[in-house]
Amino acid sequence: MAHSDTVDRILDAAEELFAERGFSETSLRMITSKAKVNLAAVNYHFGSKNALIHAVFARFLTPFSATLERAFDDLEGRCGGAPPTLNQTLLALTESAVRMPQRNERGISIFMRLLGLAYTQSQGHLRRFLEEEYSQPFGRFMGLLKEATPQLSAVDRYWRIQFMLGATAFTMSSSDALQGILYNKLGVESSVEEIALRLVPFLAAGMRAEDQMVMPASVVTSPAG
Amino acid sequence: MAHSDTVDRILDAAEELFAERGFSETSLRMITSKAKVNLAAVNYHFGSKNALIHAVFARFLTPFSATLERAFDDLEGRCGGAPPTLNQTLLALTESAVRMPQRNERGISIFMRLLGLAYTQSQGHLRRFLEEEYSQPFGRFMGLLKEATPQLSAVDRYWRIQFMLGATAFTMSSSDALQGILYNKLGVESSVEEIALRLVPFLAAGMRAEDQMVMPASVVTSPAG
DNA sequence: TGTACATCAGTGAACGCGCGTTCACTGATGTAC
DNA sequence: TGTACATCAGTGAACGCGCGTTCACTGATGTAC
Repeated sequence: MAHSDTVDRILDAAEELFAERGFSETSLRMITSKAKVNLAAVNYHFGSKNALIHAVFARFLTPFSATLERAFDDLEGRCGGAPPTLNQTLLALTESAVRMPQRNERGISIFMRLLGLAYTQSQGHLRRFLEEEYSQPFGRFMGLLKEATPQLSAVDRYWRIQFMLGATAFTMSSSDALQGILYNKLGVESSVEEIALRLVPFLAAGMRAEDQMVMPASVVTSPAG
Repeated sequence: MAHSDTVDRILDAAEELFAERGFSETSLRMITSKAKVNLAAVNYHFGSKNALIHAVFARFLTPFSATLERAFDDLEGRCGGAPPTLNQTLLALTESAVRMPQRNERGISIFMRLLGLAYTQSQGHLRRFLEEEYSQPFGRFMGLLKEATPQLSAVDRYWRIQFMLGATAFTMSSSDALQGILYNKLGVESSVEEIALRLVPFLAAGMRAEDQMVMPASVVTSPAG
């Protein structure tokens, strides 16, 4: 898979179309006609549609995970041995995402949307690919979260991390649509950067919530099974 | 579309397969063979695959929205004029979902998963259908949220509601997988009811977060475009 | 009570279509001697 | 410098397949007279 103009044009077109429509709703014919490239070129350069999906993710995730590792190194250096706080950890992640060098002004929105799709549309092969390739920075982020929330039980922490991932993945993967709705309703313009920074206090507060669950008797005593 | 055994069998099979695999990854041949029914029966009874998707949603959303309206009536009655609190509002929603009479023990998980898919896979026709049919209870829920969070600006409230919906839709739509991962990691069994009740304090704390956004200068001054 | 007709759930087979993939081929460039 | 061969990006056309949908048909039940 040596680099040629054709390879980049295919990756650019695929990235945009996947972000707009999802993976299975985007055909190779759409991609190659947008890229102004022969239909057979995808299989020639990448081997299969699934391999093209992996290549699209690798192109932005590989530099992103390097940026993120550096941000975590930097944060741990600044904290000098003490564990970084929850807000610091979340901000390091957010800033890394927002500051990633982008190919164009829509880059960050596409990047976020693809991450969201990876989580919600994951088709087995993609989940496996991402786990194999990027478990290192992901595991490090999880470790930092654990150190930043020592008051939580492992089970509480697990579920709250899922809630955080969900809020982020969902909002970011629909960010264009949600910005449009907000503009129609309130006439307010917004940016992906702004959404990302609004997420941080929301997520941090959720992680720190002290409320005990109120378990209504009806729920405890009447499981459906 | 008069009711016959065939109609119910198709709806049961479609509901389960949609929840497992999503809409476009589930073919009519899968549905009709699982339902032990002729392929042409779907188009005979429902008219099209899209109309079948609508019927699957209507079958559980119509009774759910009735239950929800009653729960809100009840809550407003108990509060006697004062606006219900955020926790009360979220609990009314959660309890309505959890207490919905289910066809079988997996019912609630399927119900949640379909709601999550409706949000994340929405294909235009489904979004339009849901907006037309169920805007009333949805709008009422939004109104209650507004009264319960008078301290938030309209823009803050808008984004935080999206974060809540995202955390809920995402977690619920992957609840089976997430419960499995938790069991493998920590040996802990869990239920959809429990997840739903863990969500409430997380979301309520996020909605109430007072932190101001920390806008790093680098982000404010270096938009990509 | 008997006959003719209408209605309707359900069926088997085929339709056309778009899909990812494959294959034989071209033409430009590089390399060996 | 010239010739023969190898490599490789790219192409045009076709492949087989599974998809949603359609259509002519069956057979049971209900209704009118």
